[in-house]
Amino acid sequence: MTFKLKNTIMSVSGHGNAHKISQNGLVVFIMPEKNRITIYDVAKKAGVSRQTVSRVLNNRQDVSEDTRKRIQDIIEELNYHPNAIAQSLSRQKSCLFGVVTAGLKYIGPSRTLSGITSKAEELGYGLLLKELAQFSSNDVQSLLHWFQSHQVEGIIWAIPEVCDNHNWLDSLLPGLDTPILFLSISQRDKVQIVSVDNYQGARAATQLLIDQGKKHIAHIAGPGEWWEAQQRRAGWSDALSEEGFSVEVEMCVEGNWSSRSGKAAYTDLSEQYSQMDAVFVANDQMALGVLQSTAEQGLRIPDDLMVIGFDGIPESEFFSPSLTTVYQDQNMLGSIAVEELAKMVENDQSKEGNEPPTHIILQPELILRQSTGEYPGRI
Amino acid sequence: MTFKLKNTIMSVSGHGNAHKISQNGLVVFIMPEKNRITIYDVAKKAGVSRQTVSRVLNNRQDVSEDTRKRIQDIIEELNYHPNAIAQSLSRQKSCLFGVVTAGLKYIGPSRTLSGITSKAEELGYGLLLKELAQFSSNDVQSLLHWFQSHQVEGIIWAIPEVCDNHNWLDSLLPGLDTPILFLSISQRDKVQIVSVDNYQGARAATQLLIDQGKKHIAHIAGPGEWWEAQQRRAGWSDALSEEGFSVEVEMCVEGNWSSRSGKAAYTDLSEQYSQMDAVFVANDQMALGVLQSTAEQGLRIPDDLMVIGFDGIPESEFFSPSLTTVYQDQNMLGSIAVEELAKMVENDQSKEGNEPPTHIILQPELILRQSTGEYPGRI
DNA sequence: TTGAAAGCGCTAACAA
DNA sequence: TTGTTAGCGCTTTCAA
Repeated sequence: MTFKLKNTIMSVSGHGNAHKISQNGLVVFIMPEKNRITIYDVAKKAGVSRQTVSRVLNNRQDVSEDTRKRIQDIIEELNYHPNAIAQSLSRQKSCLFGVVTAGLKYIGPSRTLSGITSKAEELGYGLLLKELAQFSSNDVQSLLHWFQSHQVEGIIWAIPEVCDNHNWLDSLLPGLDTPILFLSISQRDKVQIVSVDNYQGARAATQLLIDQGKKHIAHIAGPGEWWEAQQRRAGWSDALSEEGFSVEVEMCVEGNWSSRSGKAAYTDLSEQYSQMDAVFVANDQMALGVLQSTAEQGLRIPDDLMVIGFDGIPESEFFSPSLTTVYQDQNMLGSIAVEELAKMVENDQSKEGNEPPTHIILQPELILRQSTGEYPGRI
Repeated sequence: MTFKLKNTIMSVSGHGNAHKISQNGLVVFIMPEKNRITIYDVAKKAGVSRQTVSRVLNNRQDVSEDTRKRIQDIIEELNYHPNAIAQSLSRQKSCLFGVVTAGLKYIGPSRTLSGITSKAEELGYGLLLKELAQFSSNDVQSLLHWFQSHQVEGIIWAIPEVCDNHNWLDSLLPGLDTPILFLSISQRDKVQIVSVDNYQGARAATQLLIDQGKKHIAHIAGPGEWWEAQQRRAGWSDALSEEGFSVEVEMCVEGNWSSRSGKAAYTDLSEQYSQMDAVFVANDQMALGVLQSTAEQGLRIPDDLMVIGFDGIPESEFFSPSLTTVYQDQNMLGSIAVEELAKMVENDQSKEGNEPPTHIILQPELILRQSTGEYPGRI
């Protein structure tokens, strides 16, 4: 039962989305495009004003129990659900966070995202997600504008620091009135950061190899442009130096985080640093490449070579041999990020004495397995 | 320079968010909470009406070049960006898709999500993301309502079919007026689905083992409640039967997708099915567990035991030995899902002869590596 | 080519 | 306790 009169339909009532009247006075009923019930429909059916319905929706106390009950029943009956878009516009508040990530196909970023989603759910925030195709975006500005135009209450920038891909911070941040929090980037003033202590993790790993009596400890690093890779390399280097070992260029080769690059890096190392008796690898995937290579050569691990990875992916326990690694809780990273951002939002609203930004640094944990000896466990 | 007069502030102009006047006539300036520029500010500054600005924003042709240029300059100057929330409300169109996922900490779901984000970006859709804590939600209804209230134009339900966690489809789908598309679930009427051919993938893997001359081909299955696990198991079972092998219960053990469970399953198998000379494992992680176990036992692969995995995670190439596996392109899965959903949305708007739902099935690809012999490559 | 008026669905402020 | 009015920031008629 749908009528259509070309160009002669005129709205007669601002609401009640099923009634229309044609210009010549003929009343026509048009079925609503989408039968979305509005607050007006509820009000009409209950014989009250939209305000009263709104009060019920928002659990206000200034509604008589009778009315409340009646309206609630009608809401139920009509299966009415308030339009969140309209609420956002009216309340000037969206209950949405924006999240920028990259490299979701890798295990790290997706674990972090998982921590973000669960904590956001817990705190009642929805999530608007953007994934960058590369780690550095050529158009940060329009991304920020997109989030702002969608009225997000806060932004989590979950992009690792690579080269100068965070340099926009200096120019763009001052003009940004939306709270924003960064993951896994280097210390900066006036910026809220949550990160993992890559440096200490790397130091602990290297120290373990030293303590195990190894004298020629190599490093397979992540890409030199990555801040996290730099930190891990520095941890390795400093631990060696402080124990009186000299650190030479041939003791370190860079990979690109992939197993293939790890394998290639190991091949290079075994040529250029043949005394090597241990290697600290900047992530577990690359360490897997090392293990494949040593298996092919028939090297015994840990006797001929000790290996330590970084990240603590679940699979590392089932490598052959099982891999000692520096575990970082990336899920927790995301979870804490949301908590902190929520605090920032609240602080921002009660405009008094804005708390200074903090830098939260999570400590990773060394997991001992076969690739460094016979004493599995955690330090 | 912020003044506050308790309860005496009254708005005098509907817009221009910095000017207010107190009831006693005293003019007071209040700094805007957030200095969001509105279309009104642009219009005022340009000396035109808001509509004209709106026309420029929407690239309408009925604006004189002069006016357009002037307004564009002012937009630039004021750094104005339209409020997407207000646009959504007014246009009754959000350009947003809702995505439901689960198990983001696993590599599969996050690869799919990555495919979704990139295609959505390409097609101009934003993404509202929800991750379920478990694979079956106790409250699908309110999740759908949440998406609807946020006016998403379509929904991607990227949750694997486990037990009867999609049974709500029958009761809830008829009342849902938002296009929705499902990933990786079994064939159903009136439902748009994109999935991978797990059955054929498993058949191909099993057939390869048969072709290699293996006579005792076991299976480590995924959890029996998972549809995908059932399909892979059926493919294994059917391939064997059709080649004249009998399929006995002791030839198959279930795991829970984790490496640990894979290792345990392999232990069980080697006890209860000692003739076993090959095993098809339902995912690569579990296969990794098998490889660790065989390494510990000193079994030679592929001579003593051939192993095939499923998924084709990047690491599988660097297992020891490298793992033959059934590769499924989960990124593509997500990407196609978005494409299809976008089509559904367009079809839905031009309300004529709604296309019937289709079921798109992607074919996986067998990748040959050391764990099944000496001939690496792809089939 | 432009502007006025009404409306998207809701809430806040006020009056009754 | 309830209703009225005016907004949130934008778009869509329609009239000028």
